[in-house]
Amino acid sequence: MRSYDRPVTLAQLKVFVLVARLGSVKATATALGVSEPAVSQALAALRMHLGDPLLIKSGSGTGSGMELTDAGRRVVGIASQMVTLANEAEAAVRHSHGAPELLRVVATSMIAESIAPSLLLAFTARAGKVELTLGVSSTEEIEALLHERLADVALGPRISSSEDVPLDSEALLRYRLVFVAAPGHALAGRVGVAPVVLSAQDWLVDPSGADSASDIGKIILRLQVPTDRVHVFPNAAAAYAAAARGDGIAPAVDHLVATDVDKGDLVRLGVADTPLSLLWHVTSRADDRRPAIVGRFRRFLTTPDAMQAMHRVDGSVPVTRFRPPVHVTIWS
Amino acid sequence: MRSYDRPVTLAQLKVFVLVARLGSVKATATALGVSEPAVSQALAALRMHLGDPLLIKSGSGTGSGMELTDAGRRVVGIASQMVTLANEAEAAVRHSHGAPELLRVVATSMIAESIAPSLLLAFTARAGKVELTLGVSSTEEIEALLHERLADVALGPRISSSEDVPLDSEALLRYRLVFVAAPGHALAGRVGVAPVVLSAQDWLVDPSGADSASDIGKIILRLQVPTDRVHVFPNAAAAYAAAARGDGIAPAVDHLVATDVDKGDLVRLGVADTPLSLLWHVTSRADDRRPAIVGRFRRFLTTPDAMQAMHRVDGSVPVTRFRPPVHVTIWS
DNA sequence: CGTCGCCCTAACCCTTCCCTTAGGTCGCGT
DNA sequence: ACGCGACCTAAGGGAAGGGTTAGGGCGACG
Repeated sequence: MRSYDRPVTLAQLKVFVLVARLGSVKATATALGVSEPAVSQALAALRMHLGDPLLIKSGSGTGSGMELTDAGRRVVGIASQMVTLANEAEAAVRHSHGAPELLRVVATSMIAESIAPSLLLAFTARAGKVELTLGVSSTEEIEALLHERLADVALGPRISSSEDVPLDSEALLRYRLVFVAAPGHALAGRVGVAPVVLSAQDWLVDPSGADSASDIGKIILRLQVPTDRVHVFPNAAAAYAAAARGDGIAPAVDHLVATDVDKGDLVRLGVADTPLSLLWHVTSRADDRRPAIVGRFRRFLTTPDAMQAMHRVDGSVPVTRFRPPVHVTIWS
Repeated sequence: MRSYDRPVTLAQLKVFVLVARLGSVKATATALGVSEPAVSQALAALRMHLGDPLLIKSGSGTGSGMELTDAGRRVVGIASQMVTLANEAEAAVRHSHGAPELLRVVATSMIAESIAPSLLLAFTARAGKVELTLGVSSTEEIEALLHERLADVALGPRISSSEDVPLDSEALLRYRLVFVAAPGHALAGRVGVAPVVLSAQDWLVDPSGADSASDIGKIILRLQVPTDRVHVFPNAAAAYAAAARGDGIAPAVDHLVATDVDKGDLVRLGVADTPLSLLWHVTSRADDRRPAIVGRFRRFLTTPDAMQAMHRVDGSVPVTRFRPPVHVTIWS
């Protein structure tokens, strides 16, 4: 004796999206080549399941149409994505025969912005036909993405192996974390600055500063900086630029700001235990059955080519190869 | 006489994702509380529909498991997103009663990085309980997103009204586009530089430079710069930094690089018709039935508060309000 | 006030999903 | 060689999706 939970159907979502787009049930029916009650019924099923009208008539009468409700506005984007993803899935399978191998890389925002573009570009140049996807995600989610086989390789902090899924985490690059500010900053030139002083400053961070599990996020947390003194920038380069303008202190990867320091736009602060020597790691599942491309990528990371790519400060990519990194959220 | 194309079912995808995650049909069955053939059959249906095994046994026998095929690796991420989106849709509806109003903003990469954060922050501070989403998209896709009611407001270039869906596009901010380079650049100080000279330079652009419909993309196109001389950076700030290092020429928004120019890190180039005076526009559907929040937002844009927010070079937001912008692709 | 356009509901049918139980195949370990 | 674990296949049945035709509000317009 089972309780049947009626699932939302993709056909229903398709209908809903089309009605929202065309603003009319009738137009949707003719567009789909079905009768008009069929569309109406699909809508009714979805409405009942979700418990919201989703679309309501906007002034009945000749020339009237359907208008999204507040809940409908939230759903239509989601539904539209689902419909497209369904098509994508078929296309992915259809084109996977004889297609280049797929390597799904996920990284923290700092890495995705700095070393990942040139690193992945160098790998494609060497490895030949490979399809690469680069995702940006928080540290916590990276672990889950690996566990759930939604990503093949992660670039970021060290990720500990959990009980049932062994992970293979290996040091990738040693970097030095420093605190930088404008030369005219109040703390510039001082040595042995105490944490209590630091916590009273304005902090300029990239998105990983809002990720309490990242290296920078942990430091912000440890210093007990009040949240209203933490300013998040869309990217690390913008945070450094703000620091150069004297807006506050920015935690920075040393070799990425070296030229700015040399030019005198930024100075390193004499905080007690800086520069912190930290490690970026590369992590993947430790299964011996993992795809062959993962092994090739990890071997590539040990080559001089890879080292050179990671130390290039310039993180640019030719326009023909450019694809924007995608923000990945955890898909449960 | 209809041909029944059997659709992929969400239940099937749910099963597939779970099997991929757990690596076992049996474990999935117990996890879902159903019999083990039920899982196997759902898998079989999906396999037949997609024409790929998706998962194959990795060494039959005691303790064996299921392993993703190459096509399966491509599909599992997509399928996982679909399953989660389905849950999200229900949650969205459930929480939409008494929830704050929703305003879906989409912008080009340049705007999303520079003025959008502080602008939207200022709006929330004034408008009270509003839920804001910020998407990044190419110019072409922005138009479609508005037409299809997947976004409420667009910030970017002017978008012309199409035949059946009237759009209301209005000037938002006049800005001056200049070309900048390092002070030591070969073209620095020269006046009236000819286009043919420009096309032989290295160009450092943000993602919108790869969007041939954006202001910057059109310029790159008009100058007929060979593609191997166009270098795309993850964000505009990184492109400016590279220009300051002397790597090439960057098209830039004048008031965003003003401080760098004042400091002498960058110089404006004396190209014939620069500074180009261009406009950013705000666009939304012209329906009088559009959500009330859209009108409120557009009225806000005319206030001094909004003007001030847009001219702040610093594009930071408090950590408590931070949410990363999402890259939006066209959902057909 | 009738008519028209639009959306919804009702009744009915066929197809598909998705569950069950029962039996088959394959490879490993003892 | 046998059992065993794990996956697959076969057959049956209840629930629901998705299609159709027929008919009922409702507001706008002549």
